[in-house]
Amino acid sequence: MKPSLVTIGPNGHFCSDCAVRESAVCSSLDAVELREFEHLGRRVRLGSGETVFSEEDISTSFYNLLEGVMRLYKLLPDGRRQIVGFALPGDFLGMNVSGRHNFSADAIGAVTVCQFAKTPFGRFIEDRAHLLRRINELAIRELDHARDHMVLLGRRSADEKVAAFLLGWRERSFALKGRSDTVPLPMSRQDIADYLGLTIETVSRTFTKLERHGVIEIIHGGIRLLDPARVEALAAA
Amino acid sequence: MKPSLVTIGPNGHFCSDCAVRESAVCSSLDAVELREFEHLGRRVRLGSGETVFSEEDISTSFYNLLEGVMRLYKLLPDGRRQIVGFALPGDFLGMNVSGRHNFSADAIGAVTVCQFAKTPFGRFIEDRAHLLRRINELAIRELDHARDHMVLLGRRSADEKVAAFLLGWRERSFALKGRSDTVPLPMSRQDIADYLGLTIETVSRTFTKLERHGVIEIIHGGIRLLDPARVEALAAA
DNA sequence: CGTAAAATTGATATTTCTCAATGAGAGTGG
DNA sequence: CCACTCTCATTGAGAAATATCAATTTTACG
Repeated sequence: MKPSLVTIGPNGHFCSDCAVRESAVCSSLDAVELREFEHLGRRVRLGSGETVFSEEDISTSFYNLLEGVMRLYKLLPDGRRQIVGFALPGDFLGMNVSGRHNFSADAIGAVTVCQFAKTPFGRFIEDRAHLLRRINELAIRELDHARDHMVLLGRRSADEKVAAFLLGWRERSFALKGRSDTVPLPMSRQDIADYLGLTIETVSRTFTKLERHGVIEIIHGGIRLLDPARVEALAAA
Repeated sequence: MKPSLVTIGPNGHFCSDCAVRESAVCSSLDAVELREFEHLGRRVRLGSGETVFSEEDISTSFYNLLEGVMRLYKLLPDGRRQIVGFALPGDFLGMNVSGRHNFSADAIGAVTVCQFAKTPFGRFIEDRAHLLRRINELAIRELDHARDHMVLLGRRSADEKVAAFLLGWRERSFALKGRSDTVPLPMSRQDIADYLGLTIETVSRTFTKLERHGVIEIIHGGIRLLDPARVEALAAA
């Protein structure tokens, strides 16, 4: 069949083929809605390190992450950085109340996002309470995560932070690549440090220490959990 | 006029008289809706230190804080505590995705809440998208705040934390008691410490230091900002 | 008043950071 | 294919910030 004969989405993509169809905000839409929704989004590819949006920018779009990993962060005036989260496929970005983004987001490695202009998206959502509920659910899930992370930042030691991070990241990776004791770490040590409220040196030393104790093995592009139970004990729940 | 002659709400209260009518989740309701809504909530008073709900409890209600201050916190198994926020009148509590509360909440001083059973509240919301939007807005606002707090916890020094806390709390107090350089602090030093990821001793020492430098004055039940500009400079934006 | 809880202060310990050097891996051009 | 360079990661030594432990002092409350 010639491609030209097929009805195609505005960017040559079908939502129905989308990798995150079932997990993203779109999971609340039925087949009919999806066909209309399809026309609202456009796929955008970004290279490693590219910025999708910056804190304080006027926010004109929502984004659905389709592929890759993004870091979400805030900067202090003197350059100190706090990574407030990593986004994975299925995550929905761009919600805010002020009309401005409250954090910056950039690509870690190659990334594909589905971009929606705010106005048409807002119109689409208007009379679709189930979609609004879905968005609300995602926001509340984020909020949960944010609170967990506050506990980590405010009350855990460096060892606990690193252990909890490895377990948490492994958990999230499961959803993408399936259960495994090998944890891929696409982000840099500096990113990890800025996520955990530590310095890069402390993260590095903690990894080395865990490896010396036979708890993990540092491999190219990630780590392997040799003794997951020990890591869990270290994370202090 | 005899009280018995007046039509009264289910608990002898009118939403229309409610102190948080304009700021709370209810601000999205019109007069007609409010009369129906009135029957869903019941006012509950709590004494100092009483717990409204605990982390991991099955959540059966939503709460609208009417009067007083609450601390919202999470505990680690060994007892370390992180306060994830303070709730003030108008705040809406109890949203979650898991059906269980993800943090504990207790009263700091006397508190009045408006309690809504989840099921009827959920039914009421069902065909009222504006209320759902309002709830979503509150969740996103919370999320913003949570991210700001992550920056504080992960990347700020003790001095900066304390200064930022005083300014932030002053800002929130404005909404209740009007603009002033006197900042009431209804919570204990321990609460402040657990909110900022510090120890009580560090908080106390930082207050004392600020006072010695003539930046604040420690008064009964709060502090006075003698040099707000200095405090802002210390908070590092 | 007297007692308990909360807050402050001091002395010391510990953790994590900072600064500096070295090492390893990826990409580049000769 | 190999030096070269650049970035990122690791390691070490010492400094700084904050925690811990212990003792008062102050405040709240019956």
